[in-house]
Amino acid sequence: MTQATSTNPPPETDNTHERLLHAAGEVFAERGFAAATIREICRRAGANVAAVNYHFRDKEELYQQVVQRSHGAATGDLAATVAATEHLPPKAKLHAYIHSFLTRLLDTSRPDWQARMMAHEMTAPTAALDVIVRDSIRPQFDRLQTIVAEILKPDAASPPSPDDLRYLSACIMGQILFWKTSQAVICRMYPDVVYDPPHIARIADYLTDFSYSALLARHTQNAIGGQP
Amino acid sequence: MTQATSTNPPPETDNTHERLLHAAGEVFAERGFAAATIREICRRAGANVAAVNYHFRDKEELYQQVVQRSHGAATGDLAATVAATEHLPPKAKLHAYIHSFLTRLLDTSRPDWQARMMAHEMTAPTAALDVIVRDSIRPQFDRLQTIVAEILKPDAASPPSPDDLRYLSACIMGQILFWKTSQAVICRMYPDVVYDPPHIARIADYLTDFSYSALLARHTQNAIGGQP
DNA sequence: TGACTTTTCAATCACCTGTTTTATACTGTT
DNA sequence: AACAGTATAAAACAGGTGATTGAAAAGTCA
Repeated sequence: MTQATSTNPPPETDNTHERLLHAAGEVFAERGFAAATIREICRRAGANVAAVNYHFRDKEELYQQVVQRSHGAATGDLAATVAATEHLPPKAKLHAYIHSFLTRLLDTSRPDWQARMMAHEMTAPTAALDVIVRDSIRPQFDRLQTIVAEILKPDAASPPSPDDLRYLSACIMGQILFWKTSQAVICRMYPDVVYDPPHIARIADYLTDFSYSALLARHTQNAIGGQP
Repeated sequence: MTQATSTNPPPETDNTHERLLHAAGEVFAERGFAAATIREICRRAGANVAAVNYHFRDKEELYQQVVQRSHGAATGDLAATVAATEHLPPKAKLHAYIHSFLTRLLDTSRPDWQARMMAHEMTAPTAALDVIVRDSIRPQFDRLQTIVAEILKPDAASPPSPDDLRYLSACIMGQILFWKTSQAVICRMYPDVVYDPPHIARIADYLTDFSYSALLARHTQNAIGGQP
């Protein structure tokens, strides 16, 4: 590790516009919009302080563009995953979804602008959040609802209402996001927890079993009856 | 609603120290530590700008004290809930835990310093987070693990390992926190969602059924065998 | 070449930040 | 009455903020 702050191949391009976007992604992710300073962004980008106000109108505009850019990749990921898992049985589809999501969320070897900036957006939403929801979160959540609907499909007797689908999917989504949103707490409560691929896989297995069982129970419960 | 910003009985005490703590709680919750300004805190408290640096050493010290104070209440809530539900059957205990937690998290008529400040701590941890984890989060999570263990108890054949308890409890905790941590997104995706007591109760019902089914499935699965 | 546009840079602006200083009241004690 | 301790207030401080300026530099194309 020769470079501490950079998460990605450092762009040695002579394109200042590009270097600014990259540096801004890092700084905004680390500090949030308010605490990030134009001066630090320009310093990391090796540009003059005035560069941001020249290439982008102001700090706000730069932020918007960084957010939008960091989402193109995620959306592409979703499309690829959907295509690659369409032939799998429902439970495998759910597992693939969870594992892929968790990896994108937790894998420390990836640039995590999106996740960290979204965390900031969550506590202090800006106009960028509307774009994120439309282009990234909603498609992601819709995909999950599709998988849940497919798992519940055999139960033709009592098909899930749209509300059911939403709430059940929310239960699963919550379990996934938990490992990211509560990361700071988890690390303090259980210092032995590390987010390497094997452990991420283990979490994915737990979540899949837990959620799939809960979904299946909707059938057996209706068919057999409750339990003490 | 004559006062828009205040979430609690406005402290008209002549105790400046107290009024500062109250105002600081509001502002830190709204803006986070970095974006909050001493001037706004003092303005809301009706005090001079120098008051913070006189009564507390500096902004940091004020923040620490606000965090620590806002946690006494939460800890008390937990003890009361535990005592009040100790006689209930396991599923009811789980439901009470979830519903109480959700209410404290989402009910907008309550002061929500704790939840909002924790959200800020999550994205930008300070020394205060260690205190929060020790005094509030860990007891809360331990209580959940106790309930989960009780639900799994009948299954003497394959008792849950400590790891199992942790992961299963994490699944439930994630579902609960989701409704708070993703609040900004949920409101944008489903504008009809409102966090009034009836809806909170409905969410609690969903979560309880979902999680209880998943926990029960650990028995039946072991006893009967998997399903297609 | 020379005129033109695009990009970079240092200097500067007005503003806001947390903090300190100084001065002025208001206690309670001796 | 004189004193010490506490609390509040206004003003000022040093530093950092985003944004602007005008000129120099680099690039572009005739």
